[in-house]
Amino acid sequence: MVVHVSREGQGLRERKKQETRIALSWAAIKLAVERGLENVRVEDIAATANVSPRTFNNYFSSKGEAIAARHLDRARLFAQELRRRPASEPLWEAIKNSVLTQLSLGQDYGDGQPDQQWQTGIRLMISEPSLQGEMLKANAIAEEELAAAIAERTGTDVTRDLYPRLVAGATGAAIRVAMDQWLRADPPVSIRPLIEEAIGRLAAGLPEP
Amino acid sequence: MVVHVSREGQGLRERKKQETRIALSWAAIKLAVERGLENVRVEDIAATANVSPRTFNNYFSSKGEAIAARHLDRARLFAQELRRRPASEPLWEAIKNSVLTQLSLGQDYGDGQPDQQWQTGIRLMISEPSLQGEMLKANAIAEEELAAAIAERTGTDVTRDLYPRLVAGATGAAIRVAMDQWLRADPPVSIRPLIEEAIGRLAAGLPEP
DNA sequence: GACCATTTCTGCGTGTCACGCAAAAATATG
DNA sequence: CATATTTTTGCGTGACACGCAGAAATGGTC
Repeated sequence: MVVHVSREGQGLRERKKQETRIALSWAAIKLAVERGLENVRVEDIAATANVSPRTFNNYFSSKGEAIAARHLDRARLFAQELRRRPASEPLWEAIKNSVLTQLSLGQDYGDGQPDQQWQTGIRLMISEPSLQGEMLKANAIAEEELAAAIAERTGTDVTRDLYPRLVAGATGAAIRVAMDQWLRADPPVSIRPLIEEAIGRLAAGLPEP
Repeated sequence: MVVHVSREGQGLRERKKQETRIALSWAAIKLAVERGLENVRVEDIAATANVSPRTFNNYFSSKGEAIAARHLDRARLFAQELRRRPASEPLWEAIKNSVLTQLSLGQDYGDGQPDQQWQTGIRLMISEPSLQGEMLKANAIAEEELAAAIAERTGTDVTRDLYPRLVAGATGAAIRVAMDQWLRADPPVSIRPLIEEAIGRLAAGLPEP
């Protein structure tokens, strides 16, 4: 039916690829949350995404990578968001706002509660040892992009100056610490104040309390 | 022959365990560096360490974990070293000195050049994707211990205050950034000034250059 | 020095997995 | 509609993680 529409992202081919990628990732998360990671075979994930088992490995080289993929996408958005902030904003202000914005965007993702599903996913990645590495790897990738964005913003050179990667690394650490605290809070708390505090302290130069 | 010597670590049993653990780890690194990771089977590693293949998995649950084990041990020393520093020393000073001290200790490890072998090992872990996750995992574990040490030193609470984990996370990031720069320096440079600069910037509150 | 409890090592079997390869299907281009 | 490119699929192979249970080694005791 379509003839030459194409350009709305990169053509139908690219779009379908992204769709299956996301479908596989969601399927992996869903099944892992339902049954527990060890009771999910690659075969099941592929079936849930209506794809052959072999195709799964064309997209991900392990179950863990598939599950972490959504987390990676989320983290990537953060760097993208930073590039969009006005240059007038002070760096740490921009960083903080980027994180918070990206958190809001994540709200209306799937079908279930806002970030209930997300929290469950994160918990899964933290509890299962085989997923921890994948999550850390995703964080590292996102941190690289973040460093590039920071370098661009501050007019520094990622390959020569330590500064952009230091800020990116510290920011990543701050986000991880805030999330960690958020996850272990027994009377559950909102994550935003935690993020604000963590990044605020960094911006203030980590003064001893 | 021995009767009741025992206490010099934790008894002969514990010592032999550590020995095989280290032997397995070294064997894994050595073989991986020589042949490339993909050409090393668990069987080979076990054979090199004079142990049955099944025993390998009693110590490590993957090739990658075995290789990262040395890195983990090294990183653990850092937190231990921090506990030893005099309480009079300012925190960042103590952190910097701990890293530098631990770097010096690492000098006289194996048989080859001082840290030539170490550098090779790190390169291996960074280049092989399947090892990156393991190294990050090791870093994360070391960071936890570091956070505990910092909390102890500053009289803060790891479970309630964000501070100790923020400092630990930022420090970990600084070390990673410094190492990264060290590895990619084409006319090779010494790592110490890089570490000093990275941690120095953190201590100064990450001022924009 | 012999004896028992505990811990560690080992061999075997099993289910899972990652990946190379080549044919088939889908999509793009002209 | 025809052809080129990319993606999906099926099949086969080698490697691996791990449970289980017996053998071996070690530590402490009489």
